[in-house]
Amino acid sequence: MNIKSDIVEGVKPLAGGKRGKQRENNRDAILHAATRVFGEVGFGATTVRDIIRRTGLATGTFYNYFDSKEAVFDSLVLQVGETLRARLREARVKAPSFEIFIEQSFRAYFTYYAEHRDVYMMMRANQTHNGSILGPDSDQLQAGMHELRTDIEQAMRDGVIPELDIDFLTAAIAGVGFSLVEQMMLRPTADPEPVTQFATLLFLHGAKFDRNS
Amino acid sequence: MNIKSDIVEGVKPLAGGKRGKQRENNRDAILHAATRVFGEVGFGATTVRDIIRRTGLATGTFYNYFDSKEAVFDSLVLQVGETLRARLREARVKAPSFEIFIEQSFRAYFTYYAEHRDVYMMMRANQTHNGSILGPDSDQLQAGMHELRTDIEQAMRDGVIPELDIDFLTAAIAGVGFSLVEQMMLRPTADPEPVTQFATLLFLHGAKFDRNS
Amino acid sequence: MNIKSDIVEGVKPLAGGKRGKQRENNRDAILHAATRVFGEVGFGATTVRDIIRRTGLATGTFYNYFDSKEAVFDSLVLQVGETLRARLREARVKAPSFEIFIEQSFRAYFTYYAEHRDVYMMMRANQTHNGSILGPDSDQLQAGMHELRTDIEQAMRDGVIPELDIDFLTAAIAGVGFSLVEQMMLRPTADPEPVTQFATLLFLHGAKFDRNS
Amino acid sequence: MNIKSDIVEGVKPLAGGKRGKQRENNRDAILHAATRVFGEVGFGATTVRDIIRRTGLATGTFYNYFDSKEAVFDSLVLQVGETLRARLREARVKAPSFEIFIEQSFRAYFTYYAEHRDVYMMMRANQTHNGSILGPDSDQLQAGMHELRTDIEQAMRDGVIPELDIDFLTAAIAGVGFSLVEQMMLRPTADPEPVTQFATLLFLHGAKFDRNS
DNA sequence: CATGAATGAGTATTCATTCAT
DNA sequence: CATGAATGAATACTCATTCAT
Repeated sequence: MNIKSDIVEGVKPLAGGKRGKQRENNRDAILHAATRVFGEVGFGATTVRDIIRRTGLATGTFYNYFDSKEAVFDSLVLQVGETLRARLREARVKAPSFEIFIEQSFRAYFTYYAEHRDVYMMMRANQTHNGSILGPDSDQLQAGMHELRTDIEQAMRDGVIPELDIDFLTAAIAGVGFSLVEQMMLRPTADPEPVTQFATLLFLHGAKFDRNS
Repeated sequence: MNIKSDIVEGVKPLAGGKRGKQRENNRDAILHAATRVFGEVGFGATTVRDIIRRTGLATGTFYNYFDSKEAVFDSLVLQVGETLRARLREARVKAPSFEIFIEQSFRAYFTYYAEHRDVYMMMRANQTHNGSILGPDSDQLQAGMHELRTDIEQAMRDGVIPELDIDFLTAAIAGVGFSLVEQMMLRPTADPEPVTQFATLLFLHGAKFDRNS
Repeated sequence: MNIKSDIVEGVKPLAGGKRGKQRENNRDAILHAATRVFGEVGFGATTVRDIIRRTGLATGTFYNYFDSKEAVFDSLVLQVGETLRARLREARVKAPSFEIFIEQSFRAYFTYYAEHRDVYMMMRANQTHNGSILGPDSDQLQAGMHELRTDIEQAMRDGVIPELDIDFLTAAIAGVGFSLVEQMMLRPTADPEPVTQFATLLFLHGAKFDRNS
Repeated sequence: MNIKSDIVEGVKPLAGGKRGKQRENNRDAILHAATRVFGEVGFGATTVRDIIRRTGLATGTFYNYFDSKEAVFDSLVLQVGETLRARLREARVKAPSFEIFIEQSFRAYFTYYAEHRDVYMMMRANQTHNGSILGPDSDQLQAGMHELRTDIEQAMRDGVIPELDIDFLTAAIAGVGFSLVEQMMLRPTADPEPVTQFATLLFLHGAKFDRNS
């Protein structure tokens, strides 16, 4: 993977723009470049110079926007985590039945990544880096899992699903979601629908389900 | 996590023992120490000195057994992958039905990790490091997935399960497996049975299954 | 020592005041802030941002008044050196005897620092930084030493003191002066009299002098 | 001052020496080079590369012997401080009178630096760097001053010198010592005797003393 | 084979200074 | 003049790997 030869995305002097606008541009350029570098080589192997090189900015400029390499990463993960969780909350909040609750959740999740392949690549490559949204110990994942769990508990109390082990069920849903995004991404066009349908039917009827049922 | 203060596990001088035996000892000591260090801090953050320090050997000795840090890691992953795949093959080969095939597979998988917590910690901490058995691109995972897939295809051809998307199903099984090991490990004693039952029922009947059915 | 949290001393916008007055204000604010920062952390560890932060001005403004960090330092040292030498000259010029000459010199020196603790702190912390008034190679010190030396030579020619090694005597006077300011500053209130008396008697009679003699 | 073009002093491979011997050589080479670089440009401006370049060793080798730039400096200062204090103690311990006590102290002090010009250069250039033997806050200086002070107190109790301000007297002796080393070093050959005589007479009789008295 | 000192390329971060606004 | 974002050279320190003993 040749990082060095990549095309510059930042805008440097841009003499003529407003100050504030330039600041936004640079910050975004750094975040964007970072997303991609982290996705390509992982947090550990990423150097600040890799990131900044893609923006066309100077080394020092990086530190005008972020305190450290860790800080950009955290910022990225936080943003992704909150966006994704917001989408999931929204998707679930109006679900009239457990079936639809499950379906809407998977759809929101798959759709988000289908729309942000670079973010997915980054998350996938950094599942286990401390703080990653998908790493088992990250705050964002904990929060997302907790929200999911709460909703499932409610469904159990309402009697719409049997009283299963709540931790196992929550974990299984997350596990299936994660493994199916990968499959979705492997296809020529990332279409959320097939995986959404598959995951939903799996959780409702198991692998022995019949498409026509 | 204080790496430095750990107890030495290797056998140092012992000059005078049978050479061949000594070689095995040192090689194993390195592999063992590496498993744990990789599990504690991840491949990227692991230094060769961290590993060798735990063996009581000298730095240079490391390179008498392995070409590089990468090489120990690959060796470890290869060994784990092959062991695990062998167990899975064995578990499945005599399955008389799809139900039992699924159950036996999960049981073998969960049992292996229940017996090798340190290996699991290492795998979990390095899912995405290039070459990891669990990373989506690793040879071992590819091989394991392929074997699973082949068996599922057979089941479909035999009509024991509906004609679902084979890639999706394979991925879902792996995803659930992985997410449930984590749950198993979180419990005071790592018992493969509860998770095996849960996963099996999930794949046979979905989340709406009834324990008594 | 927390530099960052210090109170701002400069006058910032005040746009609309007389320009010339503002210029003076800013320049003085920078000099004042610099004196204190140099005294607290030393020239080497002082950053231009440390200085400017205390003035409430913007980074770039610093360079409207001084060419470099070195330049403020030199400016400060020059100012201190000239003030101090002027005081010393004044003190000596009317000395009717060697006794009084010595006493007046010490008094002027000690009094100056007693009145400008921040300046002393700065000098003390930067004795050896190139250019410091107190560093052995600085122009200001050279000049001060030369003036002292000239007066002592005169005293020798006049026969009021024995023909001692003139360099040694000059150096000794300076050395005692410097080491006694430190003592003066260590006391709760910086009183020039006790050290002046001590230094004077030492040079007139040696350590075996009797206070009542 | 051109640091870069300096002659290499370290011995690199020296294949054929004993291991331990080589270790000593390298450590000493680093200490020696550091003494000189610190003396030439001061601690702050000294870079580890400046030091290591003079030894002919590799960058990393520095860190096999010292933890940091600070550590070499501290090590140097500690060694100088202890050596110097030991010499001073030895010089004083057998002094039969205050006159001889003073004379012996000065002689020991001046002699030490006359014999170690590079050490003096380093001390002089780093008087105020934290930890310096000569910096007012350093442990070594504190210790040296304390020892001197204790002996002077004894002399006062014994009635050999008048009851002067002990802090002032101690400081004055140190100040004269320091300013006279500088004078000694400025002469073509660093001869401890003239300055010793001068300093002794000054403290015994003041500047008005008569050489023949 | 074992040892462990030596190597030196590689990286995050700082900071004096510039310059467009 | 004031502003403060941009610049990029510079530096301490790490660590995988080598190799003389």
